[in-house]
Amino acid sequence: MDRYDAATIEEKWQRVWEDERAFHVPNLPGAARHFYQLEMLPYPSGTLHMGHVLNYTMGDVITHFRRRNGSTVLRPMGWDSFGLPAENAAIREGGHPREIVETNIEAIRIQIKRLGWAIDWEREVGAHNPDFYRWTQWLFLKFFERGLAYRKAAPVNWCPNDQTVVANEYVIDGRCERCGAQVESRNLEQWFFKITAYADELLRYDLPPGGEWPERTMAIQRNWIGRSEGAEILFRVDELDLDIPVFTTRPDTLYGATFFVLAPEHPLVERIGGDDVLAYARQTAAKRGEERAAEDEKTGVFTGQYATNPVNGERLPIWVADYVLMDYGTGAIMAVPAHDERDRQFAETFELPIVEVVTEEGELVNSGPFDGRPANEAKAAIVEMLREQGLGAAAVSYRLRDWSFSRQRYWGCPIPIIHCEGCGLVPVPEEQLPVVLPEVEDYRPKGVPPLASNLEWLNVACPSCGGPAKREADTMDTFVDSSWYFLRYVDPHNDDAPFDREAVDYWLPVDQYIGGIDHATGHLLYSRFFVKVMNELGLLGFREPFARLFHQGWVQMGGTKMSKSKGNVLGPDDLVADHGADAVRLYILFIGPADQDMEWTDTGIEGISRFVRRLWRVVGEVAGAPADEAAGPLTRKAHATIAKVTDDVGRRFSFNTALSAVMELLNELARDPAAPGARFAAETAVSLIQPYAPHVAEELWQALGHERLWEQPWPVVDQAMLESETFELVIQVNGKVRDRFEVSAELGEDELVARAKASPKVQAQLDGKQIRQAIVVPGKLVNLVVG
RNA sequence: GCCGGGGUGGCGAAACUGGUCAGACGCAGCCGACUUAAAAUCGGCUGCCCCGCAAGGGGCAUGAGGGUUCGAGUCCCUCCCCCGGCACCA
Repeated sequence: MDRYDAATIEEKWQRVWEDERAFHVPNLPGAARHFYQLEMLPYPSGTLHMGHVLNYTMGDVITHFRRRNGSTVLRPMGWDSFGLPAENAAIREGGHPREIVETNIEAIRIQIKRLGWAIDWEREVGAHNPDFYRWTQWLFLKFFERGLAYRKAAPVNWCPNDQTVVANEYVIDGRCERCGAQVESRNLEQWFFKITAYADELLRYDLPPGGEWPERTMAIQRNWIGRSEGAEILFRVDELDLDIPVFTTRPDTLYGATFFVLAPEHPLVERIGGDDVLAYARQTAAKRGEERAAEDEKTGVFTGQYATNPVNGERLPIWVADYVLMDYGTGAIMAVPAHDERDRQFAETFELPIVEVVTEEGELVNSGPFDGRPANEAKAAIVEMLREQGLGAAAVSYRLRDWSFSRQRYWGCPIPIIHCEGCGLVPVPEEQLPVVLPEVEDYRPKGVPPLASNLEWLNVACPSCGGPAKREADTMDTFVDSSWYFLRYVDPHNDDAPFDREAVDYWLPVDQYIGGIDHATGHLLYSRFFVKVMNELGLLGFREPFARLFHQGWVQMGGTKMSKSKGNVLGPDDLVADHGADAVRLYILFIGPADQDMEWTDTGIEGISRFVRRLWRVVGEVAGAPADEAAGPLTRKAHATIAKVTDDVGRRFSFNTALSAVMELLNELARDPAAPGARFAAETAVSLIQPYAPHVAEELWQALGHERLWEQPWPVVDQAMLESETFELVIQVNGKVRDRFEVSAELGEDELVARAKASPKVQAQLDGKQIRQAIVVPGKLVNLVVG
């Protein structure tokens, strides 16, 4: 055979697959078994790096594996092309975001095709295309009708660099996830999705049979949602004829409340406090949350007013203090310094009384009729007592906030709303969709929405009264686009609806989703929320978008995560040119377990290149020899490898060990390429490596006299070949291996023990001692217990 | 502090339900073959310590310490360290 030439082989087969539309599937194929394989779509803000290569190669292996195991596989690709990453890239490079994005898409498409991934290109979608965002707008209107998209003034995160609001989910350690600038808190009127209404729903995972999410992802979402059970209790301020509600998780400590605290932002501060209190509250409220938390000493002022403890009538002084937050619970607390660390600190600073009400044994004291009762039991009893008096009730509080999704930026999906002075917020009529993103003179961020600068676009007649009105000029967060893109893939050219329900119910939930864990509290939560709402709208028949989820690890270089700022971002282009796409694909999956961070090394890929050339040479040699049908040890090894690879790829997602197994098979074949069973071993190695290295596999398959490996059924294990007539019996004495030898698989337990005892090495160990017990593990070992 | 995930050779890692002297496969390293030479390729060695000229033999090793078991990297308890999420959240 000729020398191995990756570029020629790879180009040849890529052309065949493209000409044949090899990986295209119909919307409703009517196949008995089908599989939706999806990886998170890329932002076209640059080109692909090795993290993408890992992600999509993994998806590719699963795609080929499932196809060859008899499933019709949907495996699409698209572009998360709206939003800040693309827009910022455009600002950096100069030019219109659309041009930059489309140039990048073209470059990425070339990279993808060069890597030979099995994608149905007829389903390509891009968030910035009007025929996609028309339906993003349509979905927004459905949410709006249901009150699930609404406007309110609220403290939101403002990124001073990107000049826009940023969602809580994408503020990391107080910084904008996109640009790293410290975000500010601003009270602005913004659009929100009412994701909090689904907090409990989102804590449940209604996965279909076989569905599974990583524990750590569910834990992150759980922490983010932050559900706590407790009670809401009313505290009366007689002098002002007020009842102030308080949320607590510890109603059992109610008798230990010695003071009462309002958050500085609490609306009642104005009514309760004097000028000095108001001044303190204003000053404190102006500080950012983190700044406030970072201060060691708690600060506060007494208002001069008292609230009544509903269980014992005690008058509790009302304070305003920085450690109570307005945006959790009710913004007011009962302070129990004996049983709350923060309240204790505050009480010590301001010399307020501390009353213990729960003993170390967990029994109530100083608690009137509840003395002596276990705390967890008293919790319910006290809430019940308050409920009867109309002074409290069981309540649940969440950490999750509504999703703010309006952005004061250009490059996003326009929000199809018209502001009319008379009619208020008027939806753009469905038949007028899409509201096309208008051209503007200058799209750079200035803190006011750039769309507002195009007056011709902005000023419209109100669809309701016909009077003068203005369009909404904010655009949508790009995470709105990615909350439903996986549904559009199923029916991407539909002009009458976002998708056909039958097609969506056929393919979804996505069988296998692959992407970074960094989206655990963002995209992955938003998508679940969207699907639940769409289910209630009757648009689809399931409650969870993704049945199985897998997070790839980070590809690192020099011990650190690749990032643009560190200048260690490695792309596939040079590597593909030097080693071929197959070698790059093989190596990225061979470095280590795919869900673990991995260190890229140049010597590593050279090792894999050696393996590919060795495969080429050895299989070529076998292909050149006359075919033999004889079976031998190689046949047995080949079947063992089929079993191992099938399990590793299909069940365990252990791509590195599956590849090791094929290497072992090749090593054994290389030792004697003329041995009985060599041809079967060669065919098996090629067939099993095909999902990883489809080009060289296809070429070798042809050399072996066959055709169209990508359509061939996955190899089947002959169980009989795995069973052996003999096995190596291990003999242990007190758990330590002392001897081993081949024995017949037919032998009974007594006979195995007898052979063990007869071993001279065992005899030497016995040294006259008694054999007290013999443990036999059939087919494996005998352990003699002596003493 | 609470919640989750981890800790195995020089390196990336195997060992899947407790059972084959723990370390497959690969990288790096060392020795050798082929070659005028190099590359490529092929063969061998490669956890640590001790005894032995050698063949071989013995002991110790999976973050630390206990425990369960005939047998523990794997199960249980305590602790240490690393990574991630939440955090004045009442």
